Amino acid sequence: MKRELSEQEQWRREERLRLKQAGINPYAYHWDVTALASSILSEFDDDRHQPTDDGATKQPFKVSVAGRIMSKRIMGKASFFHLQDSSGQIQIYLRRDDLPEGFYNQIFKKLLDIGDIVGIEGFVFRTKMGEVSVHAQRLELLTKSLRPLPVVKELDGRLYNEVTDKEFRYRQRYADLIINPDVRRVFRERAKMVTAIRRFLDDRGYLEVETPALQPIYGGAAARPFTTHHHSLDMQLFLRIADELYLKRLIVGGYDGVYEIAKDFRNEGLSRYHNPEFTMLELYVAYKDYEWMMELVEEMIEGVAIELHGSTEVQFGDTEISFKRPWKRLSMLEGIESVTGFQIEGMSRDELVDVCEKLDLEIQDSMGTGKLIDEIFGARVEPDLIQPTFVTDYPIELSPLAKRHRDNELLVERFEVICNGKELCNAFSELNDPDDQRARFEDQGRLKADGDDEAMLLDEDYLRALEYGMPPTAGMGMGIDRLAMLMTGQQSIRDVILFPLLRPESEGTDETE
RNA sequence: GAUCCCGUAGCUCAGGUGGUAGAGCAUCUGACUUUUAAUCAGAGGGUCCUAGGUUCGAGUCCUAGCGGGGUCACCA
Repeated sequence: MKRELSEQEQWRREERLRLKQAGINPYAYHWDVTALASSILSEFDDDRHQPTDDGATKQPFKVSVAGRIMSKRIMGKASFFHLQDSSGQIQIYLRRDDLPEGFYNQIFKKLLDIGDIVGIEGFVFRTKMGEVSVHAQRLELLTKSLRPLPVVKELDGRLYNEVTDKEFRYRQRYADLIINPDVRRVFRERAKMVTAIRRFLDDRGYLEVETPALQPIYGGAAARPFTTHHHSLDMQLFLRIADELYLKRLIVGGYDGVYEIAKDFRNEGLSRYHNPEFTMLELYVAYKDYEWMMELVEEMIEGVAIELHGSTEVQFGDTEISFKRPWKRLSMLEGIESVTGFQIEGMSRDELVDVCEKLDLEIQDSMGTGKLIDEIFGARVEPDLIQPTFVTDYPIELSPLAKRHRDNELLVERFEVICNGKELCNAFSELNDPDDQRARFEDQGRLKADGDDEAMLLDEDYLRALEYGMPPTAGMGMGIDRLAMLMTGQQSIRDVILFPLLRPESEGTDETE
């Protein structure tokens, strides 16, 4: 089944044929690049490089560049176009008489288009209009583009015919990246951010490890998993929802600090803040507790902000977020009291239900005291926490893997970092008493039996590991995508994931070639 | 899952109360040897998301569906 080609696509195929007939391979093998657009712009020096009227130069600035033709301005026997490479754009100046006989009129003007990838050799100069450009002495087609590229024009920083169709941008990210420099910036910054985090952790001697993504028992978070099947073992497997239980096995094994930056998979709805596969950093450090972990997290994220922005202050939409240490700390119960006025510590379930009703919150019969407290906090307190804030000391029912609070047995030693009203980080002093852990798993089992499909499974092997003895340990998980949103100023998680999940395209459109 | 908005040329979009489609850019032909949203003259290009329905007649109205976006729910 063939898609019908548009007029422009037919033209481009025709041009490709004519190029072949002229002895030009529309898919060349290589090109030696000696300069990037951005380096040419920064290194050009008018005094040394600019030719005088008679063509002489103190020191010719010869370059060989390669990239995509992004515009074309033909003016008779001379032309200008912009070439885009990985670093940006540079203008190319082309004259008929500088090129082999017939090349300019027959090949360049007729058979090359916006979107084609070419190699250019020439010298750098500044035009009358003041733009640093490459005066081409040789031009070679490297790849013919058969599909017309949306043409985005720009004047004084304003974009014209900008492609705003999100569906186009997400489905054809390759085209989005070509035409939208800001998208390229976002993913560069994301990579830089991850590199900075990795270096921070490596410098402290923590070991980067890899743990299974295919797990016979999923664990480490409360979420619905994706299920799959291994044929030769005839075994049901789950895609991991977290790395936690494997990483803590490694602390049992004797490493002092381990971390993993990996994809987790959760079978949940999609939103600006949720993609079914997302990237998580998890870190576990022996002999430490959650207080210590708070300091590490602030230091790490403050460092990332400085590395990316040269400042602890980061603009996000209309608000400025300050990652400057130390961050505000607020216990969950304090937060609820200060916002709602209710002092809920020690309240029975019925009393909490009463509070929820007074606060006009929707609740379900299945919610226990922990869930009710979480509901109040999530609805009334969390959305207003814009600046990064450590929310500490959660109800024990919500945290089956966290250690009981040293001063209050109804709570656990746990914190979340809330920033811009969203969870960014979750951490605790890790529960390492295998009997307590078993009891917590069993509580989860009861929730599961009552229909909570996010309750955790009992993991016997993990309990076996704890029985060997796990040192006191601080653990932390951080959503890399959400941090990337904050650090790059994106309002949707889809704008920091190169290929976000979308429904398949309907039949008959496009990819059925 | 609920609800609202959107889906017209390769791209961005316009098409009051229904009369089988327009602009700019891109494309094609021509002019132009320092232009830059290049300019000038001419030309071609559309299953108006899909399927039904109402109507003499539907891009426009109705129903259902598909896809995208927003909000809510879900999501420790």
